[in-house]
Amino acid sequence: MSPPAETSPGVEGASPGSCIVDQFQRLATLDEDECALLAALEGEIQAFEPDQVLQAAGHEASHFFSLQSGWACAIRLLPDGQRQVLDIFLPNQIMGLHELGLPTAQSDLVAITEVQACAFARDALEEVCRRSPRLSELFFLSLAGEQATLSERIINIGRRPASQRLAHFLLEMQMRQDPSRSTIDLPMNQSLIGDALGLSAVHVSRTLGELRDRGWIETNSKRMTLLDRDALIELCDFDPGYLGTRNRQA
Amino acid sequence: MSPPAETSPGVEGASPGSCIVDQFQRLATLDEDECALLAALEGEIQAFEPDQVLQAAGHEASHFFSLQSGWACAIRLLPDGQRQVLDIFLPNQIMGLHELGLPTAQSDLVAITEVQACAFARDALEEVCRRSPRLSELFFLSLAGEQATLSERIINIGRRPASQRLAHFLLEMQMRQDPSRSTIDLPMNQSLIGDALGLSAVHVSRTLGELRDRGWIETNSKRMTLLDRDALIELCDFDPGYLGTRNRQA
DNA sequence: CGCCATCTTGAGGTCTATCAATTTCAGTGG
DNA sequence: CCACTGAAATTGATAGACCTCAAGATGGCG
Repeated sequence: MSPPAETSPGVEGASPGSCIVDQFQRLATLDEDECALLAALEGEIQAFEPDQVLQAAGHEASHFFSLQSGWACAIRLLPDGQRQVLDIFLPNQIMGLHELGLPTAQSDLVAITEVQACAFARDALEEVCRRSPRLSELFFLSLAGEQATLSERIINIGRRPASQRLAHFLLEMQMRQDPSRSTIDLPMNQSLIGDALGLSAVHVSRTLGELRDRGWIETNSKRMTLLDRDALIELCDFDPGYLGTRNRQA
Repeated sequence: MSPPAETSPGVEGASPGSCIVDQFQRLATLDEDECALLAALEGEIQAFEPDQVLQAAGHEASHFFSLQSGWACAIRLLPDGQRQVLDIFLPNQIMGLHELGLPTAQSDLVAITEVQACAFARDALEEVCRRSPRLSELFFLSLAGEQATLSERIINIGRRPASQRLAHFLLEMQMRQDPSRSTIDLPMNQSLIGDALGLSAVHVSRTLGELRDRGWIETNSKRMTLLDRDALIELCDFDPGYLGTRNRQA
């Protein structure tokens, strides 16, 4: 998507800038040693097609990933065929940390769009903890940030009607992409959005239509424009505080 | 509740055994230095009444807690008066880790029963990371375990009808207390259970009545017996894999 | 014994799911 | 450039789950 970021000029010839370093630079400033340590543990960039599974549920979670480009999600399939999207990952985020503590992964990591990602062996985390207390704290904070998103999703699904759920979801996606732009990428079909919000695809369509009729949003195929952000914020009582450092800073 | 655990005999005269040490001993075996480091950072035991707030939303989360006895929960109040319980904490668990990464806490930590808890300053985490890579990894795993519970709750609320939600909730509580006993403590009124599962108190009453009529559970005031555990498991397709090390081992 | 919180039960209404038919749209090949 | 195609989105009708309001029963506790 974006041209190679110029964060770590010439750290290694192999990779065009380590994406996990980018991610962590948003949380705090890293010194050279820390950048090098992270970059060394990072595997090669792998490419995935839409719907391709990066890591399947049911096995031990042997890796976690840093997402270089594209969107991905953690998703859980229920025996009756229903699905629930647990979390959505945008470029420059770390995925799969939450499964490391369990003997077997509970959810699938699936590419939504075409994806480029770097795999880290589970042991890399241990290695980092041993070599850099600071980085281990940043991993901790990254996980805590993901957890805040999950908590907010619980509130959304548990206590808000469909229109508020959608408004909240769209606002979160805007904040996590670029708070200053009203048009956002949204490479998810309505079925997947429904699986993220605990709604049926049909009801997502109806509710988006309602927001569109009120003139608050405009929908394109893989893109969406928030025409009246204030109205959406008031509708669902949106408070971006939970996003912490997960959004691109304001 | 339980008599003083005899895990670390005579580590300190002051406290009758550090509860955070107990918690971590379940994840891994700690050596003397690690026990001492943890115990040193632990504050004095504080007592709280039911409904008392240990840490309020809106301020910076300056502390996290280890729960020595009693039940507590993380809860979020919505402007329209609705509530959502995000997580429930049982004795020997760590609470509030998830708020440490955010500038302001998003949820209240509230005592459900009478509670004894030890506070840790936020800096204690940093201190631990610096002094013991092993402990910092255990903190990480503790947070990951909490996150797995949250993920399962999202599935529960997002994709399961009320009877399955309740069955799943009761089975989780049983596993987290003592998988070998069919009678469990449940010091929550139906209103609070509803707030944890995204249901109204009235509907909780009806659905519990339904499970009772089928002969699958028996309800007392602050206690509940799972008469037909297999039926409940089949009803909600319960898989305890997500609990990891959070339950008292089988 | 009486009080208050909690639980139960009934009736009616709202929200959301499901099923099914139709339309839109991007992509493909003629 | 246009017809074809399959996925996605829209729309209507119906059914079911759950909520709300409200009244009554239960039960612990002073």
